Amino acid sequence: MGVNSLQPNKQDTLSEHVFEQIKEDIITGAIPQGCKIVETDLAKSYHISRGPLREALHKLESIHLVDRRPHSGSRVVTLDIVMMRDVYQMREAMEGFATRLACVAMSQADIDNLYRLLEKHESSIERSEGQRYFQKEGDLDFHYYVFSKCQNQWLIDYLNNKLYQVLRMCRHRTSQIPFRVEPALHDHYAIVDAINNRDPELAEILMRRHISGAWKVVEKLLNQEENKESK
Amino acid sequence: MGVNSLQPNKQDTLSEHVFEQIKEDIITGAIPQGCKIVETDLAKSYHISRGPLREALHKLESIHLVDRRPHSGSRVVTLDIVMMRDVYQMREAMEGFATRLACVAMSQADIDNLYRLLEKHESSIERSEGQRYFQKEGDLDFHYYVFSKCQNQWLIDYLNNKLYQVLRMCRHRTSQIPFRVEPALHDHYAIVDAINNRDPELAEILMRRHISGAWKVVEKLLNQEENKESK
DNA sequence: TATTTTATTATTGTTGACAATAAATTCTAA
DNA sequence: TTAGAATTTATTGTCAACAATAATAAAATA
Repeated sequence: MGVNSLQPNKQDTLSEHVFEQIKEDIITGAIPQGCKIVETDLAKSYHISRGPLREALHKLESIHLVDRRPHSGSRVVTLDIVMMRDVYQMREAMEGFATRLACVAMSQADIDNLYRLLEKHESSIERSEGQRYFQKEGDLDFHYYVFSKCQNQWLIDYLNNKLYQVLRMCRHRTSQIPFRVEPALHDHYAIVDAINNRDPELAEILMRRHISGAWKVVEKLLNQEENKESK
Repeated sequence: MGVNSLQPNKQDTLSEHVFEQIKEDIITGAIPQGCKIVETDLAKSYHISRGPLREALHKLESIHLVDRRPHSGSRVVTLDIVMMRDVYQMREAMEGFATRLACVAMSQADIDNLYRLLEKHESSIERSEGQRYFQKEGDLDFHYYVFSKCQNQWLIDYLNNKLYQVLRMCRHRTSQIPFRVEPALHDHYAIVDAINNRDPELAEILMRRHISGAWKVVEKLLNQEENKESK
């Protein structure tokens, strides 16, 4: 089960398709941050007319990937430290709450699946086969699995389609940070244990700490970067 | 200070303008829930062409006020009990967290303002001048003021532009429920006290309870309605 | 020379026509 | 008469031209 199994990926219409495409290009950095977007040019480069492109841009705006100002134009968003803090805070609040809900809603089979998922991660670490990329994917798999069981469609939608898209972008920006797998795995086990004990409060708190801990690591690096630049 | 002071209300472009207009028409019920939307007709009735209308519809979709399916069309959303539960849960999580953040970020002057706001509400209740409508507006004023101080732009944006719009729609649907002002005011004082004591954890918990309490009242009424219909 | 004003250009906002798809209707066969 | 196929109609998706606005360059004045 891949990490993107939650996205139905309709792409039925041209506008949808190009939206997905531009989204990926922004997240991966193919279109750099802060880049000015000229509708005519972009439409040409994706081989569509401006109509669908504008619709795609509107959707991209709604997930905070581009800024648009009327009559003036749009540019790709710039991930400064404030914005990333905002995102991680949102994630802490929303995913914490989702974990609380999931803890109540999950079936025993779901919980068993979670344990199996973690065991798989564990063994892949031991075999040290997982390079950083796959380790991060594994991390995402865990988080997706948990919040997808919260039974709140709004929450799932927000985490899946907005927060995690920007989060992927953050990870591209901070890919230099070595991803510490073992501590993450330890956190994950603690969270699943709390869920297994049907302790929603604890599950929420542990998820929150797990995320705010991740933020502290990122924040430290960003601050170092900033100092380097300013001196 | 009115309740809508947070919305800049640009409306510079035609699409923006008609978006605001349709939004209000949906929220107030002028366009009924579940109503099928035909782009041609709607464009005619708002005296614009389909281009800007489609952009407005996309924006309305992004705040969950209309559902659209490719090639098939769009309809106004229907507020069933599940959706309203989702919204109140979201609100509980996000506004609780916003209160926690605001508790740290607020200046003493902000807190004083909050107390003054509550006193104003209190005196307007004593003079029993406030009819239900104004009491609810007062309630909104309080909530807006608190979360607007959380210093997280994502959080403010989501609460202000998405959740509270749908919430206004919920209130239209449940306007029959007598709004109990005194208990609400009591809750509000407790929350501000916690903020004044710089106790973020408590402030968050109290805000959460305040909101989940409101939901329980609404839920009860909705269930009664449902039973009435089914028998 | 610096600065404001005016003209030019580039870019976005809007429109109506056309193409592609889905919904509704009619027709045909059992 | 009814179920399914074929046809028509209605509606959405897409495009390219036009209008309005903002950004830029040129000209004129102090």
